[in-house]
Amino acid sequence: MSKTEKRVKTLKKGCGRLKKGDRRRQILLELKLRPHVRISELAKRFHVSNETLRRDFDALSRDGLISRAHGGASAPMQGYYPSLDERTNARIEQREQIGVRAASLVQDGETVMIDSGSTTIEMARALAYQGTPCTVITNSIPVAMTLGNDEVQILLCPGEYLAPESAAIGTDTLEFLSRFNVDRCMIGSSGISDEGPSETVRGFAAVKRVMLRRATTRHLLIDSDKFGRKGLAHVAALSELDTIITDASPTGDLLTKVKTAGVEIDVAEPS
Amino acid sequence: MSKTEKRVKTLKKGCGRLKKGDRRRQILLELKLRPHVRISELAKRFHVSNETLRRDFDALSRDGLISRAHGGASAPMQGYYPSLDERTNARIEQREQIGVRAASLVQDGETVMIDSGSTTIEMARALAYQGTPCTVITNSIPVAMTLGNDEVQILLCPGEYLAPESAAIGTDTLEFLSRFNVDRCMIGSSGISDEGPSETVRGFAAVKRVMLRRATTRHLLIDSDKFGRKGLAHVAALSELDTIITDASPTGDLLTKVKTAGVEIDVAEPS
DNA sequence: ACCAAACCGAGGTATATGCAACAAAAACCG
DNA sequence: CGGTTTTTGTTGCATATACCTCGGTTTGGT
Repeated sequence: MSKTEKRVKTLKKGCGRLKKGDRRRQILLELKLRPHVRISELAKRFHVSNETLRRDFDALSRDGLISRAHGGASAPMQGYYPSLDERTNARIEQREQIGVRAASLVQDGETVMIDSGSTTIEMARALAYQGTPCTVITNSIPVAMTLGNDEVQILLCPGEYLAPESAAIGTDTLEFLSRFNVDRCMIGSSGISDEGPSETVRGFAAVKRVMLRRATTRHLLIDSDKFGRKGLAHVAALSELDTIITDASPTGDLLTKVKTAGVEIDVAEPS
Repeated sequence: MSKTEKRVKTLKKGCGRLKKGDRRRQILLELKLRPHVRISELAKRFHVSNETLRRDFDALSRDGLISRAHGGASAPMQGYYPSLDERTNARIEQREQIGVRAASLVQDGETVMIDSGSTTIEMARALAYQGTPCTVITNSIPVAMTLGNDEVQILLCPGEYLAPESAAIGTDTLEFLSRFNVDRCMIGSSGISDEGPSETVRGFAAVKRVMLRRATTRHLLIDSDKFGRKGLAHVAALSELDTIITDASPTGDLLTKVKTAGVEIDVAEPS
């Protein structure tokens, strides 16, 4: 009888029955109101079985329109790096240590440039947790969002928005950064060799270079996995760095080259 | 024995373990980046048991700082939401209609400035769904993230990052916008009266003004609830608009003033 | 009227989560 | 130093959800 009821209702409502696409639209609508909806809740509301809702959630999840969770779904984490997620899972602890160590270097009232990247996001998180009042200039959206609403004033860089990395790059970014002089800069890179840090994306290398040029003290945040790796684009020479903040000291040739260049190695302890 | 094992393990890496208050802050920070976090996920990350995380979630939930869900928690929802409230649903639908209508005006290859605000975010969603190849200049982070990853090239404005609105404002923003000439601009506002649109935040009014100045065709996206309202800061005169995209035509004095100013009224119909 | 495809619902089983009580460790304090 | 409080980990059980398969129903086309 509930079937007949439903049928009558949907017929009354208009163009045909309550189809999959119709429910899907309702689900998305609901997610705009609330960050999270539960399967059983919507099932009761639409008068369909939980299984049906589950299928809808799966379909929407495949299309990337929602983000599934146990018991329901939430709005897609907007702009959150899909490629970056895998990397994030790998070396969380090292990154966190590096981030905490780097954030502890920032003094009250300083101005800091922060690069984009997963390690610098960790650093931003640690800085927000510290609550150090300071000014941050960044081209990374996640960094800005993490530090926002706190005692930190944030200057966002202009530029062409690169969705996979959630950051702005391009000549506008470079020109904007060039207008400032800051106390510190915190950059990451996808590799470091005896020639210095390097990046896989050319646009990012230019941003990092400008940040290094405008900062009094220059820190490189990099985990020990990346020692010896060479990316496509050269960022800077070792001598253009002041400190390398990492989770384990390099060895062999890289170590001697770093020392020769007069770069301090700051090993973040699990403390 | 598993106890002893675990104890040894946590002691070993152990001094880095977070205390209750620290974990809570980390949870809130994480929720700034993602709309939903899972208990098991954070438990692994913090190296604590699921029960501990559950207690933290309960505590934060009691304080109203987060919203609990089965298996996790999400950011606190703004205002309470009777899920079956038809008025709320209707308003959301109106916004979506306005967004779809506005997005349909964008032609292939055009350059568009998009303001910050909930209605313009809806418009960005519709534009992303359409897949119209174009260039977008915006100071709104959600707009940039929504349109990213598609055929749309996005230029992000610089400026001081305003966390509550997730947008950039300030003189840097204005100066950047002034350097461009675009085909269209899409702005929202918190009210419109016979004197024109107005905003509650002064910084935003300036941004909207510059966008209007740099665009050939100027659209105002506003839902009919806001007719007659006056915000703190005046944005522009009615005559500086070309089209008002809304869900219902204004009436009475406002209607005559709008018509006198030569502004077209575009009523978005429910598709 | 028939068939094919898609959609939906029901059942069973495995897994994940929630909850409450207890035990252990750590922190706190005099 | 010892006792007390707080925090955390573990256990067992109830519940909720996920996943799979099957069969029925509707839809759409010929």
